[in-house]
Amino acid sequence: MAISKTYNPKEVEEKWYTNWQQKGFFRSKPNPRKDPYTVVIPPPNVTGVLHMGHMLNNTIQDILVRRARMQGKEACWVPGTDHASIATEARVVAMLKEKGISKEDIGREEFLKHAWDWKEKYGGIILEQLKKLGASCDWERTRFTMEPDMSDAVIQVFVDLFRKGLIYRGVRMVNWDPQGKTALSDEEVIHKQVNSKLYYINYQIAGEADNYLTIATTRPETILGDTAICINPNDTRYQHLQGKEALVPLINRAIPIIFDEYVDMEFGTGCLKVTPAHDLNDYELGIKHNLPVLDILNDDGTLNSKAQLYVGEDRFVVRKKIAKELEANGQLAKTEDISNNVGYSERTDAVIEPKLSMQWFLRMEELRDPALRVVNDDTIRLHPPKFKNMYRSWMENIRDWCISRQLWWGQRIPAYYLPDGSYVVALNPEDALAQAKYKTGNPNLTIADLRQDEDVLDTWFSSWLWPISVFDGFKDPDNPDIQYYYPTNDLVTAPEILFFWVARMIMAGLEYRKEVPFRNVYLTGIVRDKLGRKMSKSLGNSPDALGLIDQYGADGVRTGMLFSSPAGNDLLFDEKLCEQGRNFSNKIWNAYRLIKGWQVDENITNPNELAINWFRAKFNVAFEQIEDHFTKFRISDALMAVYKLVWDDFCSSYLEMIKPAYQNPVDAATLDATINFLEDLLKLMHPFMPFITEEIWQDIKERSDKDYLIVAAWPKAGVADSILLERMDKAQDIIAGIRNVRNSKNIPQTKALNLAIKTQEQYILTPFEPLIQKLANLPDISYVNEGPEGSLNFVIGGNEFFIPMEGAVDPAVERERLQKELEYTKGFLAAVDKKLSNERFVNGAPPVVLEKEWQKKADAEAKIKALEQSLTAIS
RNA sequence: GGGGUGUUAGCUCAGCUGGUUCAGAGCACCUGCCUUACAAGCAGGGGGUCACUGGUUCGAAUCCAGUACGCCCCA
Repeated sequence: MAISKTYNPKEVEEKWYTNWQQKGFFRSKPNPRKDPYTVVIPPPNVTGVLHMGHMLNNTIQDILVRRARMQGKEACWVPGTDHASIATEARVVAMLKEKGISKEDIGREEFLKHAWDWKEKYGGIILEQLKKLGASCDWERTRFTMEPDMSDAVIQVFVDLFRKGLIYRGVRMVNWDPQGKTALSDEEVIHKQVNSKLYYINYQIAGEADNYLTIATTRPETILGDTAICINPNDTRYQHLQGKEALVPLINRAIPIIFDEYVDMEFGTGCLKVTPAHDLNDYELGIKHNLPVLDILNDDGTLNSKAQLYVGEDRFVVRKKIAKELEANGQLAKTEDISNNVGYSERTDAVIEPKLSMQWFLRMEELRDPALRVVNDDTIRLHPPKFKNMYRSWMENIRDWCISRQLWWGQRIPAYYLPDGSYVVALNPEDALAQAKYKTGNPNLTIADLRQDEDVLDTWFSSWLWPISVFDGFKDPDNPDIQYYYPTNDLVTAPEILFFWVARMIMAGLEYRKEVPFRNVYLTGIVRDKLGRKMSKSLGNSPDALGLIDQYGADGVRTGMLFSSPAGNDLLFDEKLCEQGRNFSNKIWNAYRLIKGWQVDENITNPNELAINWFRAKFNVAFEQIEDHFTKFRISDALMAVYKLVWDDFCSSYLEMIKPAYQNPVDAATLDATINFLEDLLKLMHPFMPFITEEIWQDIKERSDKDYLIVAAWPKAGVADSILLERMDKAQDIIAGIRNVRNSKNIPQTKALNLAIKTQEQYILTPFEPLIQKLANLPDISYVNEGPEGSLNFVIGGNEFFIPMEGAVDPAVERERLQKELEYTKGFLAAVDKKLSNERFVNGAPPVVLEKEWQKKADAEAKIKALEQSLTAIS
């Protein structure tokens, strides 16, 4: 039967994925006879489409889950998405805008209907894409952070934390996104270094027409909100301004000149304009000096009436206009180009406006302490461990979490305002009413008298509950699922969200389950292009994920992503890596074709015992390494070990050793052993390359209904015959030596050669003769005491190898080569001798090291002797 | 500015508690091969003062200090 010469992923991927699903292999139920192995997916945005980061992240999760499943654990990978309040809302607003509808026109209820429609239509795309990658999630457990049960959990937690006194409402400086018209958490602000202008502006001193001071600012439009000028009291230049006032240019409003050491004398002119409403530091300074707060901006970034000028115009338009007007007035001293840090909204890319507003906050200190402890004491391990420091420093400097967002898409804050302006916090309007009646003593209040807070909660306020809420641990804290699956085992995510997701999950887990949510956190790197640039839509340097799968096969892409992906290091992605992955698939496929094509002859006795024993030993050694890599979360190294075992040891060495001559049959024992090896290799490869391995597994022999590779038992460790491994290394060196001679003299492999060996260890080499003869094409091997005349030779260890070759040897060249090698070896020996004659070394070094040095010496001496004899023979 | 972290072959990276797994892997490169599993392949090969400077030690890529450069986080 003919099998295609190249592996064709398209034909098999869909088939096996459907098959696995139908057989229920991805499903998980609590099973007391098995250990659970649980992973919760970092829920991708409901607005997202599969990108390289997802592919890397989910491939790693799938590898861990598939391996655990094969190890006989009850593997459960819970998928889902989060509602991404700001991103989704922006998406829906834009969609409505195209239809000429504004969100304010249709109101909250109607808007949310549109949002849900949008979610139903597009929200599942990314999960479908994960299936193409081979992700073995338990899809029946798919959750969404805004589905009713998950939302109930969020509200329940909010109310609980409020009652514990950890949630409060207050006016604070927040990061305001004037485009999304919402507050953002610090983590949602991206700071970029940009080129700006520093404007030097003159403020007249009140009552002194000829005197003025000069301030420097990057934001001239905010001068309209100034409420003071501040100077360092140590600044000798400005002592004469004590107790005076300055006039804000253009509007001539008088503001005090104050003194505070906060001001950096070196920056600008040493005079700082203070605008408490529009700068965090100024705000704090304002509190200290009791300054009024003058907020001159509307929520959309335009100026309001308090600014007096340019009312209704955008802040950036005003910046240009005011600079011009100041210049015309002679109050713009100069401008300078500078580079400074500006915050941008992660979602809308609008420049963030520090803005004072009434928000809800979660107090962090009490929650922080235990969450810091469990990472410090390694109850939770971060991989790689370098992130422990980062985690610690962030946690130690944590600030209260602004959890309210001025949006509609999300869980609405369960605070209800009473007619008198006070509020109650409750699970539902009925509870709120009861509380309100009690609080006011007014039994006539109705629900209509209560007004629920307009804002929703930060999306992370849902996601931090994820490992608990996906198992309904809030709704039903003792249910069998949460009891069995929680704490989960491993979490795979990006370092970027170590703080605002991972850390908070730890806090929530400890607060609500009294147990950590996971044991290991594996932090992947960022996928960059091969120039090291972060992949982004605007750069257009992100390859189409599904296109890659289409081109190289899911297995090829999975391995491609991992080939160069050490834990926690960024991955410089190059499509060539996927090509390498595809080539590997093809290599496996062809090894299978070879084996599949063999006919068995029951009458032949097994000539390959040595090769079979050798590969078994090789497999056992590699298996141990691979397991070690896995326990250290070195997934990329584990893959590389599998790759080399399959390609180098199995294909290039073992199969070549046992391969019968063309169209000759193979003996039953060899075939049997080889198929067993192949099956074990398929098992090791399966987590990385699920599709091709299942295809071969199913094709290689008849399988029963339940006999799938995806649930086959993971190999077990076995002992490795180290003596055999060592001797085979020697044999392989000899083969390589002969091939090297062939290459350098241009002798094709098809031309048979003879080999004469001068050795003290014939007994070791004899068993390997058939292998060496086969692989190096040597009809005859003989043992000699003297090298034959006119032969090419090489030395391995203390053994000399001669290939008789009339006329092929140029004695002069040969002599030079031998002489060179002799000199090198003598130098080497000298170094060893020097070490051994050093008394302090002999006394100080451990016996094992000494032993090795003596061995080195012996080997070198033997080699020198052999080389010298060869030289004499030549001349 | 504060903290973290790194610098090993052309590229991406291993290299644990100092000592033949100490200078390695994969890719790339060079040479020769369409040898009946695979040219998406086979065989062979050449590449590195382990950033720099000192120190500790019998012995340093490995430990310590400083310098240079890079990245990350925070301000």
